[in-house]
Amino acid sequence: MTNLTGEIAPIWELNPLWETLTEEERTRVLGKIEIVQYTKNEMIHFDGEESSHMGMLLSGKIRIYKEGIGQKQIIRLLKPYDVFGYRACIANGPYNSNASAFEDSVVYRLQRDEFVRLAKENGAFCYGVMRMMAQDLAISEIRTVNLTQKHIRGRLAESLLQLVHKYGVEEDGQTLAMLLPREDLANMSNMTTSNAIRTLSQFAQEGLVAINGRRISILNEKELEKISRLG
Amino acid sequence: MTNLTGEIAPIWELNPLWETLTEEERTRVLGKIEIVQYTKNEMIHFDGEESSHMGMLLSGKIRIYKEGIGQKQIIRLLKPYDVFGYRACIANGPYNSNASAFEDSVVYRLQRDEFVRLAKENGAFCYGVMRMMAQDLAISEIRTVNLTQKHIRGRLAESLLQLVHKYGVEEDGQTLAMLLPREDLANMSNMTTSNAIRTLSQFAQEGLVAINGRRISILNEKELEKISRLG
DNA sequence: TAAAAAATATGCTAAAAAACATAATTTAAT
DNA sequence: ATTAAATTATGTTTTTTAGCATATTTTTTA
Repeated sequence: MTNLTGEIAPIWELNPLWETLTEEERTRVLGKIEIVQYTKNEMIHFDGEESSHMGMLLSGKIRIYKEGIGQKQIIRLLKPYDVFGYRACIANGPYNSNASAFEDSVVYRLQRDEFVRLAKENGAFCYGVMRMMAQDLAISEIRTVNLTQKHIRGRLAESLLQLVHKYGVEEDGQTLAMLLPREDLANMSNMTTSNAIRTLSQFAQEGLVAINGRRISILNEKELEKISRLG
Repeated sequence: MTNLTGEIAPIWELNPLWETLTEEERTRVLGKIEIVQYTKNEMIHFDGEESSHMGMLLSGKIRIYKEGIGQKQIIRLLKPYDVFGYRACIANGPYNSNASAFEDSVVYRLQRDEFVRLAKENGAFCYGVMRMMAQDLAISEIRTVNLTQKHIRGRLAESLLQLVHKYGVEEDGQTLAMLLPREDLANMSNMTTSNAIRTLSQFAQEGLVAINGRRISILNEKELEKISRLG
């Protein structure tokens, strides 16, 4: 972790979360934000550790995950301008998951007390944070059902589609813009790494995807959606 | 569903959520609350249906669940004074789960617009709702890992312990105060009904619990905790 | 109260997924 | 560039869980 110095970009142009801040709050917050850089695979925060900051990803990619019984469970992946760690700040307690940099990443972070102060003094901001949390809660509950009730193929298909929607595809219109190791794909999909490898191979044999090392191309999105839907 | 008439109890004495309401808001809300009664197994709201009210359970028990692939997934069980449906109201969208009365139940309910108005006009109330949601989100994420990574015995043990903590035990200090059909126990624990029956029998044979029809007594909580912890 | 329906108990079989093993390939480090 | 380490690929075995069948018990309904 390295602290960087420099101009802070106007965050309200990057994520609508900050739009409700008053002029005064904007000035104050800009003065409080720290720029922090993390290198590939560096830990950002730990499950159980008392929350100190909420963060907004500026560049790079981050994984949020929990350690299960011998296996990690990726809860969500972040792309630039996504925020994280805000739930723990609001709960005024520990983080309930780990965060680590998937690749070299730059984060704007804001101390917990500052964030909480905004939520307490600015009703519109508070309401916005709450709506975001309502969204996250809905996603989490849907996710639980997906991960527990779908079979391996359905879970993997769903993860692939999530990656398409989260990070998009390259110019060819089908190659995932996110080069994810099979282990992470497994940790997203609640399966062992070998099963992620095996099942992805099967998808390739069936012509649903094309594999070129870590580069995965989605050839038949419709069929993957069907596999995901039917479990 | 039956609408009842009568006095509304001062809700701020029943759940601290309402403590932050001003005198004016208290009067207004009391005038807006409806008393509704549901009979055993009656549906209260449906997944996907546009949210119209948030509710607070007055008496009885309620299950919140999602329909999975051929199997239900109980997300949480409610006891008196628990609130529900508030997430969908805040998101200003559909409920993302079903709610049904586990036994005859009485609910105080408040229209979505009224609830949202409170959250928008009263910052302290908004902050309280948000903290509750932060709690629910943490629980949901922990739950996902538990349900996906623990084995059957671990999941069942955990559900039993949850029931102890949620509804407590009878005077003998060990019989669950909640008489839950095996099917619901299965739906809480992400397993088939036969596996819930079978595994519970095993626990009985091992002396961890005693079964008397639907009455389940916890004989060795320590060991159940161990089974739950180790998966 | 009797009959029907639902829930529970238990055994057996089939399917799904994990665990293990080993080789090939790719990536990272020296 | 070469070696070492990590990742990916694929096959086999074992464990776990679901699915099905049937008997018994309990609960509900007429």
